[in-house]
Amino acid sequence: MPATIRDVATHAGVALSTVSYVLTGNRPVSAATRQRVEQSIAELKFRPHAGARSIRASRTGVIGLVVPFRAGTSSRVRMDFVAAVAEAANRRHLDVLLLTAESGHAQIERVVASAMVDGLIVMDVDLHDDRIALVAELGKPAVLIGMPDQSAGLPYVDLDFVAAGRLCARHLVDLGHERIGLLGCSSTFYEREVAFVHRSRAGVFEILRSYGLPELFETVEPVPTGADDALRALFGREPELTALVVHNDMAIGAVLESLMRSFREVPRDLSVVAICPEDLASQQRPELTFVALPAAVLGARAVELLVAQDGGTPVECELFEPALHLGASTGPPRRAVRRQP
Amino acid sequence: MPATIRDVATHAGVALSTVSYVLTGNRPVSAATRQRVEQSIAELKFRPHAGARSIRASRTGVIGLVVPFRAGTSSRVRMDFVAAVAEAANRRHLDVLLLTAESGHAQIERVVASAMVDGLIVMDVDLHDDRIALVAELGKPAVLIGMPDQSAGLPYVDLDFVAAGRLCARHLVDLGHERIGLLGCSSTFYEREVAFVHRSRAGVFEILRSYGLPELFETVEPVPTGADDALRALFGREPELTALVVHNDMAIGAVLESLMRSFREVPRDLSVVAICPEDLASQQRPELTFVALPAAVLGARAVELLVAQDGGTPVECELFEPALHLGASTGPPRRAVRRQP
DNA sequence: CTGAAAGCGCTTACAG
DNA sequence: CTGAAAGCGCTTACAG
Repeated sequence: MPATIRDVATHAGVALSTVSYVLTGNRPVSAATRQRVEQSIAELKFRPHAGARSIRASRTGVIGLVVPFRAGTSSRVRMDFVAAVAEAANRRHLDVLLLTAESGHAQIERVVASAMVDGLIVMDVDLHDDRIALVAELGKPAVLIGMPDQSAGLPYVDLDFVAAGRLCARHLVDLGHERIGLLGCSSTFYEREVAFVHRSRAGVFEILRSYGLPELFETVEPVPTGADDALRALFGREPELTALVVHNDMAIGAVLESLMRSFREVPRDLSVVAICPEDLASQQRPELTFVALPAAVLGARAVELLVAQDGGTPVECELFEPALHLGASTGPPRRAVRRQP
Repeated sequence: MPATIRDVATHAGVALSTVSYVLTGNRPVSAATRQRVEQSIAELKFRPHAGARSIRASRTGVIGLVVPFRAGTSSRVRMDFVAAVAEAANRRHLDVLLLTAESGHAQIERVVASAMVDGLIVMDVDLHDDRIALVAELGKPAVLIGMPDQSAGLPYVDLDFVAAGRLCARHLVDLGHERIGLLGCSSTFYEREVAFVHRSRAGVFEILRSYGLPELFETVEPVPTGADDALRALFGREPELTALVVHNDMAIGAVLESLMRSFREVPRDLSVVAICPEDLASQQRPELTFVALPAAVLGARAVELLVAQDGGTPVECELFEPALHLGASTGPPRRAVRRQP
């Protein structure tokens, strides 16, 4: 049987409440008493019972991380987010409860209603995400990772993916490209209207349209032939393709490999710019020109906003400005023609 | 304010204890009363307070998943394990608390001692893992994913990586290969003596030695040039290399790509067999001959063992027999010579 | 079959 | 500066 606060009180020869005040710091305790109590706590290896504590304190020190593990969705970026949230939470002395149920409504409701968490961080946000209304109704602090169309008053952190898409496309247009293709995530992402894939595509298309260029787009499915199929479809529609925007962290390697197999040299025959984490871009050959997806920063910010909210501070949404990093994968097309908008 | 059990009792016109018995099922309740109570629970949207419940029940319905997120360790396989554990836990109506602190002793101790979890699943087990003694001492049910040298009485589930290594090497020897290289994980894995990398290497070497073949081994570091460097080192030591065992799920793609860049055709110039998840093997070009790493099965089994242990059933360790799946990446060397052991 | 009461391990007014 | 007591939301003997 583990020691209780009563055992500590007896051992230290003080009242039970005094031990509690030493623990919580909610009342000044004389140095001498505090020392005796702390000594007893150490000797008895006492740890306050989290459940008992949570009844009175109405706090658990746990945050819920909602990240549905759908089949075929397990990406590097998602793992980076989870790691970033966990690390930031630990820094704040918070623990993380994983909510991975595929259709998570019941799990979210149960975990919040039974007071298992102090707040929620919701990943994988869709444009029209029905979890948002649910979470907003629960009345607990919550932060979205991903910008929905309607956030129902919940704060979100996200990269400005529309701006990211624009940056990629404009970079290629500025280099003189006139036939630019976009390789996105798998079709299920677009069907589910996952926020970030929609926004990056909107940004790319916006630039292409403004220059009167065709909107060439293909999804890359999570199958062995995904990259091959997507490239074949793209070149089928536009044999003169000279540049590619890739927004699919799981497929970048396969895309470059497929290009190599078809003897298209990057950037001589085809320029490639990606939206992906920095380390992924620098691991490719050639090193990619890319817009950084700062998962670690976003995840950590989400925790900060959640903590601030829990402390009663009103918080604002945060949309991070994307930045383009020049690598060795983009250059002018073979016959560069500078277009005017 | 959320409804409490007292509110439900009043609303249903029964004693507080009756509501509790309806909730727990620990005492028969007449159909009529049960129905009234359930009606009230639904109307008041009552959820039992997890903390309060955990005091008396000495159960939380939460399992701790110990998975340190060390920098540069975020692999596909690890994510598969986490997903498998989470899914199996949800099936059992358990929630998962993520313990990711890099040097996790304090976190593990705190979470168990404060009764936040009913048991632990420990991933990323090293041969000599000092977390094992700690966890064993805590006296809570626990299951290791990974076979240590000494498990201190804790049950583990794991693929038999020694046998996996043997299978890979023997397959290549049987095909007639005499110069077989092993590409492992990053050197930090071997320095930390992570169990699975050590065992697979031991299995490969065992076969090579028994045939009097040289033990050619290189780590693949998680840097852009990792695969190139490792292959260069391997061919530097043995220009006549005709086969490769790869045990590094993050580097497989890069290794194949590097071979392609150096105009070595698989399997004509070089046979490749991998230890990796099935879907990763089938995503490669050519589709790989591989020993399956069944992360989903192992993760789910770990949860089963934990639940059984919690129920008082004594549980055994489970070492899964590996199986070799033939793909298109292995074949005889150009000049096949069948060796006798 | 059900109720009234004790008690789990805490926190926090209420007293002194 | 510290103690004795009430009470948080539950579960489970103890009674009938």
